[in-house]
Amino acid sequence: MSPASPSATRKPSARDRLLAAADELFYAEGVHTVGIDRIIERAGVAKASLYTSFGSKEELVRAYLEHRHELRRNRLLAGLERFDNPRDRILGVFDVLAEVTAMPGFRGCAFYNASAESVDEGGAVEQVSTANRAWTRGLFTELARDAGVADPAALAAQLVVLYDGASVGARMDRQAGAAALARSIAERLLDASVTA
Amino acid sequence: MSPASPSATRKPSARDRLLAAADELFYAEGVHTVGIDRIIERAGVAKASLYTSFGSKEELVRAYLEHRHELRRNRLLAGLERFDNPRDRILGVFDVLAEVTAMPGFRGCAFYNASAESVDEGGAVEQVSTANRAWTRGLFTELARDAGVADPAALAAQLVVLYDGASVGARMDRQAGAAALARSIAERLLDASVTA
DNA sequence: ACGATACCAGACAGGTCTGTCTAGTCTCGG
DNA sequence: CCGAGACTAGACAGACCTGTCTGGTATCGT
Repeated sequence: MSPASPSATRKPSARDRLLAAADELFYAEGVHTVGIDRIIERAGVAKASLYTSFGSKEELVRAYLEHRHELRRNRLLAGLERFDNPRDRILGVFDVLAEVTAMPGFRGCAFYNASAESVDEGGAVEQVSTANRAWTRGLFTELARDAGVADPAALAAQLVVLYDGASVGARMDRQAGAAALARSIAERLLDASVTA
Repeated sequence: MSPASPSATRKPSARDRLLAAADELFYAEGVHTVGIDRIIERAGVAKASLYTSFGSKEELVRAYLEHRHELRRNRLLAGLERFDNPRDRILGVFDVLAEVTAMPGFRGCAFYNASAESVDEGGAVEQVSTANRAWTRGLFTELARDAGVADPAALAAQLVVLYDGASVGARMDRQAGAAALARSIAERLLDASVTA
C-alpha cells in the first residue's frame, strides 16, 4: 500500500535509485555539469522512468535538494541529542559541521552550490534553499531561546554568519579547521550574550 | 608599443570589450550557463577575435576572475585609505563589504560561484580563487599585525570566517545586513585580541 | 603607397543537452 | 491465466555548445 517504503529486501525502486544517483553526481560535480544520461546510467534506469517519476530535470534537482535538506536536518538533530544543555547544543551544531566538512567527499553547501549555478530567480533551487536556510536560522533561534539569551533572533543571525563562513572556508581552503574556528567564536558570542 | 593601455579616446579593443562582456554575463548568470555566442554578441566582436585573444573559454574565465580579483583589491585598498588607524582599517574591510553586498547586481562571491560550477581540480578557476583567498587572508594578517595583535594569523583566520559568512548571507538571504553583523562580531574579536 | 595587423561576419563540424516516443519485458494481484 | 503497472532499451528531434576556418574590411606605421 505504501510505495514510499517497500520494507522489502528487494532492489530499490527506479525512483530511489535515480535519487541516489542524482545525489552523488549533482553534489560531486554540480547540477549543470551532470546530464540526464549520466544519472540514468549510474542508476541503471531507463530515461523514460526518470521522466515519469520526476517530470523534468528541474524537478529532479528539487527532489535532490529536498533530500539533502532532510538528511541534513536528521544528522543535525541526531548529533545534538548527545548534549543535555542548550549551550552545548548550540556549540554542537558546529561540532556536527566540523564532522561533515571533514568527510572525504565534502564539497561545500549543496544549496549554495546549486544556487550559484541557478539562473532563474524563484525556481526550485531558490525555493528549497530558502526553506533550508530558514530552518537553520529557526534552529539557532530556538536553541538560543532555550539557553535564556536575551535576544535569541539576534544571536541566531550571528551564528548563521559563523556557520556560513565555516562552510565556505572548509570548501574553498580544503581544510576543515574553519568549523572549529567558528565554534570558538560562537562560544565567545554565547558568553557575551548570557552575561549581558 | 604597449597594447595594454591605448591611452586613446577611441573605442576599446576587442579584448577589452570581450572582458567587459564576460565580466557582466559570467557574474550575473554563471560561467557555465553563458555561452561564447552570448559574449561575443554583447561585446560586438567576432568569434575569431575571442579565440585569438584568449585561446579558449577557460582562459577567458581565468581572465574574468583575474580581472575581478584586481577590481576587488583596488576597491578594498582604496576604501581602506579613509581610515587612519589599523583597527578601523580592519573593520573598514567589512564596511567595504557592506557597500559591495548592497549594490544592485550583487550575486555573491564571483570566485566561490565559479568554483561551485567548476569540475576539474587544479583548473584556472581554482588557481585564481586560491590566489584571491590568499590575498584576503594576507591583508587581514597584515592589518592585524599593524594593530599590534598578539597572534595576527589567528585573528586573520577568524576574520576570514566572518567575511565569508557575510558574503554568503548577503547572497542567499538577499539582504545586506550580514556584513554589518560580521563587522560587529569582528569588533568584539578585535577588542578581545588587543586586551589579551 | 603598401604590407602587416587587427578585426568582423558567419558557415561549419562534431559533440552534448533535454525531452519524447516506440516497442518490448517483467512481475504480481485476482 | 490475464491484464495492469512498472520498467528497460534506445532511436529520435531540436536546440545549444565549443572551437575552426574562410573571406573580406579597416586602420596603422613606415
